[in-house]
Amino acid sequence: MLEFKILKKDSDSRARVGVIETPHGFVETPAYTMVGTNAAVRTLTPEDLRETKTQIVIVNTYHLWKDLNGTLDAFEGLHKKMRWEGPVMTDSGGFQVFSFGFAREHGASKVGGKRSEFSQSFGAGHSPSPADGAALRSRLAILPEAKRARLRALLRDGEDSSRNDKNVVKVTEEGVFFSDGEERFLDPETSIHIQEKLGADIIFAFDECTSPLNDYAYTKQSMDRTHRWAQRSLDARTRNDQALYGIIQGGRYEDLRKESSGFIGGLPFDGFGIGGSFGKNEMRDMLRWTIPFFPEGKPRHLLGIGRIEDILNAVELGVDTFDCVIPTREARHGSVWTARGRYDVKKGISAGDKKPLEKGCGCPACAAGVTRGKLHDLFKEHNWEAGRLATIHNVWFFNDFMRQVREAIQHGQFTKFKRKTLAKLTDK
RNA sequence: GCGUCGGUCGGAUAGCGGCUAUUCCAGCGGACUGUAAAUCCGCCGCCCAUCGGGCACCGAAGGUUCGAGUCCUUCCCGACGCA
Repeated sequence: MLEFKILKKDSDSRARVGVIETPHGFVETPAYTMVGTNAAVRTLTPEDLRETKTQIVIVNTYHLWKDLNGTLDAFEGLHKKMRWEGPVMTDSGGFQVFSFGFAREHGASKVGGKRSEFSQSFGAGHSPSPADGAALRSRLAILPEAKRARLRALLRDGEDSSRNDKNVVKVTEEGVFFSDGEERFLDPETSIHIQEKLGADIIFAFDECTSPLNDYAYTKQSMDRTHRWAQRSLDARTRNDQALYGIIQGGRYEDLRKESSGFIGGLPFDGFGIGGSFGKNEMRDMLRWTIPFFPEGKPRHLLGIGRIEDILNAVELGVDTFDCVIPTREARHGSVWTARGRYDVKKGISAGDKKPLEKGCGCPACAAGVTRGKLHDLFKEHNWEAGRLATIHNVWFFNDFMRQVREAIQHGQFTKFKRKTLAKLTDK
């Protein structure tokens, strides 16, 4: 089970410092969860994770389920698999409903742009063409008979989205069909079952992450379904040593967000995930609408958010934990984070530069004397070590940033800390 | 001196008579938010520009042709071979 203690509340905001106790150790909050989709943070060893002050890692249920390919029952457990004794959470697969579906079809990302970019909005997707149905049915033909019968039945009432070359997802009341190479069906019961087998300390209810491009009607329909899935996730749970978080949706719509946090916040979850998507400047409003509905004493996790400015805003509004791909993905892409923002070390200007990645940085890479020029060369050689060193630096940077956030709240200096941090940052 | 093969945007390349000259690297700029991502998207001869437009261009000069980077001639340069 999970214990959450709030150690200090900020007097000027909803920010708070706390500690989450899991069977595998403590997480001091506010905390950043590093993303290790396939049971490993890309390029990092377990030792690297510890040395970069990583407290907790999030692993993806869908991808792992796919990798295990039927060998789930024999799975040794995430901690053993990862050679990581610290806290772990697993996402439910709900994000893949979005990333393999709508996002893939429309090139949408979780955080949208300005309002003008939302001029186009989408309902349930275009009508299924006969070809779509035929392709889906032919895929079903290769499955075992019992499963096929079930899927066929489900197929009849699945009208929520239709698949095409890009969109490989079909959402139904029962659950979600993925045709990512082969036919898969994920529903709340299956997701919870997999997550219990994987054995993370914190697991999530199965949801559908909607797109900022979805219209009101679809967002509401999807949210209501996610609420039903939340209850089904709770009902499916059999282990009591894992914390189960519910996830709210509601997209960009105030009434839906309030309804969702009110509904999910009223269920007996151990913590709450704030999911879905919104426009770039809409996150603060969304958090203001939703957080008051959550029980004070339970942790709140903002799913998939992780830029410095967003973290400061979210902490201020009462968020305890985050997870985001930014430190790790951007590192592999050559972006090095500093207190002043990030820079692309692959660019020619870093060639031959003898300066450290960031002045005064205490990360293992900087401590070992890695210079911008050295990292530049490694990237140019396509050396794996480049991604690793950059990841070490960025992960340490974000973890250390969270440490500073905690410290600022402890000292009653959060508002000042936020202002000063943003003033330094050219790249928010 | 003779012969052979070559000279294409910073480098390397494709192109073998027919519309906007290819691709890779480097360079410049942008993106990345519960990871289909060590990735992706622009630009990369010159000039003006908001969309866009104007002018060049395949070592040089001639020629053949409706049309030439591509064929022919001469010259220049480079590699190799023979003297």
